[in-house]
Amino acid sequence: MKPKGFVRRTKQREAILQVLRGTKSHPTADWVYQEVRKEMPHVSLGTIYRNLRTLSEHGEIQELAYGSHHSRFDANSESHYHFICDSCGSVEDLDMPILHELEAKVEKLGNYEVFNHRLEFHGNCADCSEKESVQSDQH
Amino acid sequence: MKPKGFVRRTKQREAILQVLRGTKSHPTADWVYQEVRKEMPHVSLGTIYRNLRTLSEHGEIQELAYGSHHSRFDANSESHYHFICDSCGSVEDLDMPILHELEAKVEKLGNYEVFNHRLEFHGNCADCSEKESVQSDQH
DNA sequence: ATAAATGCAAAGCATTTGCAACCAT
DNA sequence: ATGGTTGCAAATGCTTTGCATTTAT
Repeated sequence: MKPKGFVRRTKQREAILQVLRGTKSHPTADWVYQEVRKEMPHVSLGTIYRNLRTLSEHGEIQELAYGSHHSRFDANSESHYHFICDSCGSVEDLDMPILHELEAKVEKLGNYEVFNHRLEFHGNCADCSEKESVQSDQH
Repeated sequence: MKPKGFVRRTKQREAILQVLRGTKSHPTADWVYQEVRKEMPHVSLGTIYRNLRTLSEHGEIQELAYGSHHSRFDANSESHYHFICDSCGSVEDLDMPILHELEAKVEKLGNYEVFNHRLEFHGNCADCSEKESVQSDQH
């Protein structure tokens, strides 16, 4: 029996992977689209998006989410770290010291001027990890 | 002479700040909108967005950008950190070890299950910091 | 043969913006 | 009086999706 959610090897998907592997520039979906289009003029942007999603869900590539499609706002403007629950989406402040020394370390890695950094932890919050353990009890 | 970009104190802006200061939940713009609307039914969503931006530009609040309004993709699916140039938007991989021990630290802070973390550094890349120093030479 | 993947175009949705009226300074 | 700010509505821009068709297995 074939596994459900089997992933086919299509020329569009191969082309996308090849474009991505051929650059160090962490491109946007649209840039990938333009590149793939050079070899495959009829490829559609929808296909690019669908494949980028599939590939990152399968751990073959990594998505770096930027921008602000659903920003959240924090009245505490002091620098601090956050915990994000991947299950329910809640965001909590973390009471831990800022690792200023990391910025100096990064500046030594290259010719960077580092102004600040963002550190956030992902996982399950107290509520959600409790719910999951209850669910597995019910088996 | 009044400073350019002077920020007025309007009742809309005050209401937004008050809503934000009255919660620990890191709300979305729309949640803020719904809350402010309870006291000020004619406030517009545009005003909420404009003020949230102004306030965070002035360092009174903090914006936490989530989602994927312009995602970037990385063929390197191994966990690694990034440097983002705030001036030109370029993204570079950083060659530094993953700080796994931080996740254990966070788990001790509360009842969290931490699966992974995201750490990125912001500043000026080599090119952009060079351009800026050239500009200031021209004064 | 079958279900995954595609191209195309339309829809979704958070966010931004143009503009005339308004109001804090 | 001045120009920052507002409400309203239309627009923007990245991303997603419905559907008929194609294609990898």
